[in-house]
Amino acid sequence: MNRHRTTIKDVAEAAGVGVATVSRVLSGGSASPETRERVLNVAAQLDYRPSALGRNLRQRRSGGIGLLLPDITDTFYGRLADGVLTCARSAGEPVILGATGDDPEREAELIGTLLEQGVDRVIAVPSGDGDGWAPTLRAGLTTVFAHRLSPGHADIPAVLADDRAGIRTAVDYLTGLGHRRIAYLGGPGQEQRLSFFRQALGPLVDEELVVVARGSRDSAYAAAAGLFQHRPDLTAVLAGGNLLGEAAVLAARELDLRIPRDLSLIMFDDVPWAELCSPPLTVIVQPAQDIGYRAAELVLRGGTRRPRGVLLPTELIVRGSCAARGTSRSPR
Amino acid sequence: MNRHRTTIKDVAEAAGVGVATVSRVLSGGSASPETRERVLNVAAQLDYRPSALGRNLRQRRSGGIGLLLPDITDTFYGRLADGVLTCARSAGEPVILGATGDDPEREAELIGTLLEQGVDRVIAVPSGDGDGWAPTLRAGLTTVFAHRLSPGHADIPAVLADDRAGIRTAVDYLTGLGHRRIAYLGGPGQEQRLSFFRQALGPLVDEELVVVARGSRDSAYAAAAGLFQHRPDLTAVLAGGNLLGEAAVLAARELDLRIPRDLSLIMFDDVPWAELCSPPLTVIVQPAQDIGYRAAELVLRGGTRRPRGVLLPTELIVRGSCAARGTSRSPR
DNA sequence: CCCGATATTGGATACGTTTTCATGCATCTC
DNA sequence: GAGATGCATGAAAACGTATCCAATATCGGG
Repeated sequence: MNRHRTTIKDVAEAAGVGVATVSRVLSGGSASPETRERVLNVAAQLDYRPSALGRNLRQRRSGGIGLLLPDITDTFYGRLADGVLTCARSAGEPVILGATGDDPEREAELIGTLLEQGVDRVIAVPSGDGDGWAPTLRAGLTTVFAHRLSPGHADIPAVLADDRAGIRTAVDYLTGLGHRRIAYLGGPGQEQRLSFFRQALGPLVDEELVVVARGSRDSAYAAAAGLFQHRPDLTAVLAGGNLLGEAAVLAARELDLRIPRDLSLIMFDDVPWAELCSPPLTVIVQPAQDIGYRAAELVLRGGTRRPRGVLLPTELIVRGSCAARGTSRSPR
Repeated sequence: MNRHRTTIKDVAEAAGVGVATVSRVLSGGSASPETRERVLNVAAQLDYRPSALGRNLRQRRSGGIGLLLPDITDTFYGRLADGVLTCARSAGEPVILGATGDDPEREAELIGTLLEQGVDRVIAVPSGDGDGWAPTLRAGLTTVFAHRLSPGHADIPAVLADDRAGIRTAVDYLTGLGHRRIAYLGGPGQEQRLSFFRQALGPLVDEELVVVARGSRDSAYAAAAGLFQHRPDLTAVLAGGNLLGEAAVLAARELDLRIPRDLSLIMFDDVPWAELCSPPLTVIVQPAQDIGYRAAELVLRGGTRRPRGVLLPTELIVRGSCAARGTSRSPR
């Protein structure tokens, strides 16, 4: 028995050529048709697979692309990851996954691991205020942001959903239904969205109705419950993510607020259960999978600095969680 | 400016020692206290990070652990992945993620990529009948199965939820409520569960009420709808996964079957929306995250062949999706 | 005080690949 | 026909690390 992965040297020997020639043939370099065929045959027969280890060391970079997400448990990020995987697979590139928990420190740590591994391409949903990214970029790795962009780094290509339009149509829809006191329930890293919200709401904006939770479910629930208790006069809420939406539904139920009679709800991100909920939730669809796929495309193209980013359309799907305000809220 | 990652050689030079010594110090070998400190200082000052590329090539294996899941979009697998990530992070090991789509061919392809990368440790939810795993194991990589085991490979350690007990309590609960015609709605790779189901049901088993869907949502829905239409006499259904449960709820709603009045439903796997559903779903909890974490532990320990596997407890959470059968089903 | 044992150290090698460079050969140009 | 040009090819040099091995220094016992 042979405890020995077949190497390029074996192939060269068996084919009666030099290793350089084998390497060239296998990576599409120039070679005479006859030698090419011979090498290819021998390689196939020996079931030779070039070792990424050797190649990586030589080129001082491991192939593969790093994927940094706040929370792989969140279906939105799950779908985003799926998009990345799909694209990466078609390029034969492995994907290294890391969960940042929206914590810049953990994010930095993960980036460190990636660099150590020689990964030089990264797709990330940046957490924190983005200070941590400066050294990373200086280290020379191709970065694409997804879903969010980092305040300080407008120069990095980003793939985003058109939140501005999404929020605008959602807010218009709600005001059209007569709502005036509309709350926004946000998560970490949504400064962008907050400003869009304020912008869309115009003079109606009430800063007390804009709350942000940290990443966890508990935090989201606490924020929602606190909001509903503190301001019983609000009539509609826009939840900036499926976790927040979930929390809002839960909190509303707990406080005996009926949706949509007492409270209208629009949630960012269409998830399967939005339809199963009662009432079915009106949502702003974000093309999570596409975001991931496009980001992967961008990061794979890499070299060309051209594409400053991509903006993907959002869509409002009206289901049953919003009602006209005429139906007055039941007194406590 | 210096376009040059600092290498072990730089450190050695700056510390006035040989590279071998630096390597030893950094990997915990023996060295005199004074040199150790000096090297450590210099390394810290130069911000030296050993390149995984060089190390990997030298040891002919890349660190890192491969994670092969059917579908990262499925929250269950999302949570499982989260468990793996948590454990891997504490060990400083990167995780390479691949989505098999429950397709043995894609699975084999992904394994190929992993081998090429020098990955020698893999956690997988095996798809297909497991034939594809024979060559993989011969290639000498440490494998741990999670969530399912592969029919042909009882020798590979596996981390499983105690499906047998879970199904038994669920079935007992349903029969206790008076149900006699109980269906099982399964997904791919659930032969094990099917036999547990038959076993738990005993003489009541009706093969026509046992259907399996492929992995996709559409397939799940089709299977559920087909089952409900074809056998309107069934009174309870056990869904073998949250995707199947979702499909069951959807199909029931579409066919105007009220849960739980017309149809009792128990779903495998507790997901956040189970509580938001109306009625809230009675579920069998599987510790998805733990499964991942334990699997990672096992694969990291690696060498010791000792642990044949782990069986984690399941739990029945009773909510509102099951009713006693006395309430006769409304005539069509 | 000397010898053997032990601890510490650095030089050299190998890991498998890509890429540079020089060589040989054939074809082309004037 | 001689020089120039191009192509296919293989030898060799990296890439950054871990480890083998020999050499040196330190120590204890006799």
